[in-house]
Amino acid sequence: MAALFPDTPASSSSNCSFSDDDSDYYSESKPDVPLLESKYTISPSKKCVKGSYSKQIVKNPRIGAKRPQTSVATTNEFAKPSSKKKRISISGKTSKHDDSVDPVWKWWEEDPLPNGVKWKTLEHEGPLFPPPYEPLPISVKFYYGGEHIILSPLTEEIAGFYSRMLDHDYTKSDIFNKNFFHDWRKYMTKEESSKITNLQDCDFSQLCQHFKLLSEMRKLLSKQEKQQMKIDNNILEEKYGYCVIDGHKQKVGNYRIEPPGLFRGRGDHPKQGRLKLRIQAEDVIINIGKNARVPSPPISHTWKKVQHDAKVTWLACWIENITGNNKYIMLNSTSRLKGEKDWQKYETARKLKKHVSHIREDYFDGLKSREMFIRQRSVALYLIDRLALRAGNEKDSDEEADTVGCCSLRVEHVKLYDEIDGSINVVEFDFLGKDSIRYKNRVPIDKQVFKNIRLFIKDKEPSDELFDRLTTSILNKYLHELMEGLTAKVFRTYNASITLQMQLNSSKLSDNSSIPERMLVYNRSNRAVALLCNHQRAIPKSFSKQMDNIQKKIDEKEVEITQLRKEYKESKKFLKQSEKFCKNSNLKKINLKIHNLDEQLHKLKIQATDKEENKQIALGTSKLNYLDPRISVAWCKKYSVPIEKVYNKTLREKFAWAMDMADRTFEF
DNA sequence: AAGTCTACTTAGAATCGTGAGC
DNA sequence: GCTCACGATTCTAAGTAGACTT
Repeated sequence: MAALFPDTPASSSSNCSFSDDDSDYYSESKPDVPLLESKYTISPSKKCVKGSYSKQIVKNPRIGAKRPQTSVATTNEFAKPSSKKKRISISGKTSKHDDSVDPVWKWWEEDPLPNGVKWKTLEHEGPLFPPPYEPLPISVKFYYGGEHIILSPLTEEIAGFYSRMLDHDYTKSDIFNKNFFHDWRKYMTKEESSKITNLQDCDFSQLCQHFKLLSEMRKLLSKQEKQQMKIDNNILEEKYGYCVIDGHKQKVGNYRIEPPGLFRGRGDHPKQGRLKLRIQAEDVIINIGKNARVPSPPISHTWKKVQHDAKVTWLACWIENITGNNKYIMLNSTSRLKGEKDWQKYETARKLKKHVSHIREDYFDGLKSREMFIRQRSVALYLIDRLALRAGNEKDSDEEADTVGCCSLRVEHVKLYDEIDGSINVVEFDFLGKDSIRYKNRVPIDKQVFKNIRLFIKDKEPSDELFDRLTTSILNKYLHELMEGLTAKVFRTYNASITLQMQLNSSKLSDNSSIPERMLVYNRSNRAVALLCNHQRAIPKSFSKQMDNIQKKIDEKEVEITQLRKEYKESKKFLKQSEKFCKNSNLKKINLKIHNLDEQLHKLKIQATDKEENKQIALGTSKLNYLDPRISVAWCKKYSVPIEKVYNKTLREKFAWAMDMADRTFEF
């Protein structure tokens, strides 16, 4: 794991849970409409209480960055409606194949949005609901204890969710199976539930086979049929995939309501396998402009509510029954609303660059404070700054997977070594972070930080909190005092971007270096950031097979080369005797062949190394969320690398603002 | 000050589409 | 033409952060 600078402290908050008893959701009435209707009740959740904190409120000198200080700005007028564009109605005009919606609108040249208000006018078509359940053909049979049972539509639908996952590791998990079976039984008819009492005795194999067949058949559709599907899909996208916001037609992100299914929590999630209910219009709140036409809900349904709140960016929202979280339909990242926020995020991170040295001084001072909570705050901030740890809000241990961030670290997650591997004051972290991704890192730290951690650990149980006086909220309040707009997560953005910038700056590229060589430099820099942020992925399923394939190719080439060398030697020997030293085209040919093969071999070896190094690292996340795109754009311009090499179409659209405004001299 | 709720960003996995290599 | 690996895209879970409520 990479490390940056030395220094930091923090802690947590969060929760929200659901009552277990949601058994009466489904109205038995309509067997032909097997919809899973959602209702929910929220039960009080448990939170732990942390140490208090003293000072409040922060005055901060504003640093005037160029434009995107929107959230802090207090004086902005509302953006003028773009004069260049006439208003577009949602129903039409820009064809979807247009590629770019509203292609000429450079929103970044307009005045920023005023504080708090997100739009003036908003028109949209609401969300797209998943299609209703289609019962299985009668030939597809479910067996219980060897006996064929005809399931009611709802029971069958839920059985289908499970059947589809039969090949997945989830169905090997006891918790998953227990949750699934419990929820499934709740929706069975009385008859069914009295019969089906044991998951082990259920035979879903025909259902599983059926779904596999369906997906095979989908692949085998004729070109024409596929074309037709595409057209149908485009029609839906044209209708639901766009909205008109302040007179500009913009893409909606996720315009589909999430279909029902089994909850796939990550890691050891206590709710994995539970049934995520079908969402109806009655569950959905529509947020839309006052004067806009309200989209009609599906026939014989009504919206839960229609509101006109211009202080939020979402178009529709509903509550998901498993976690109780709100789910939102929002704009695509190409939109002004998202883009401006993103730009602002990077500006805040750049501002931190200017403040970071005095912030570091401040928390270094705090390491020796007489107040324990200040020491904890300082150590936590040191870790956040140096190791790019996440803030670590509190979580509800009964309702969520047990993962931690900085402020929620427990004693059991750290190990101290006075000396190890030739380094002193080493701390070893081993914990599950966001998405239950393991963070394992052994790193030498500042002596005073080391001493403090030892102090925090003293007389505590492994399951006790390392920073018992600290929460993320306390930490962020402190950070606000140091710099306006500063929160714990800004450090991750800042450190990721500055790492990329420094890596790129320090890699010398000669004028005659090739594009692949330049890209290697870029990708390596990207990898350094991914490593810093611990962005991991599961090793691809066919990884070892693919590696074997490459190795096989390498072996083959090597054999071939050896043979050719031999051949060359022999030919040469022979020629020496017979024709003296005269040139021979055959020799030349062999030589050339060897040379080519050598090159191919070299390429293959690089490919193998690259693949190996990348097998567990996800590069995309940092590119998408942490690296100021202007760094990459400037680098591409400076080294004449086509931007397409660095950003795919989606990224180019998302970062249009950066591509437009950054020249080759841009520095983060 | 704790607890709750809301809104939004960040994240890896799953799925889709395509083009290189046979 | 066919396969399969890979990148792109979609999906939705899991974070952060701050406002609101008690």
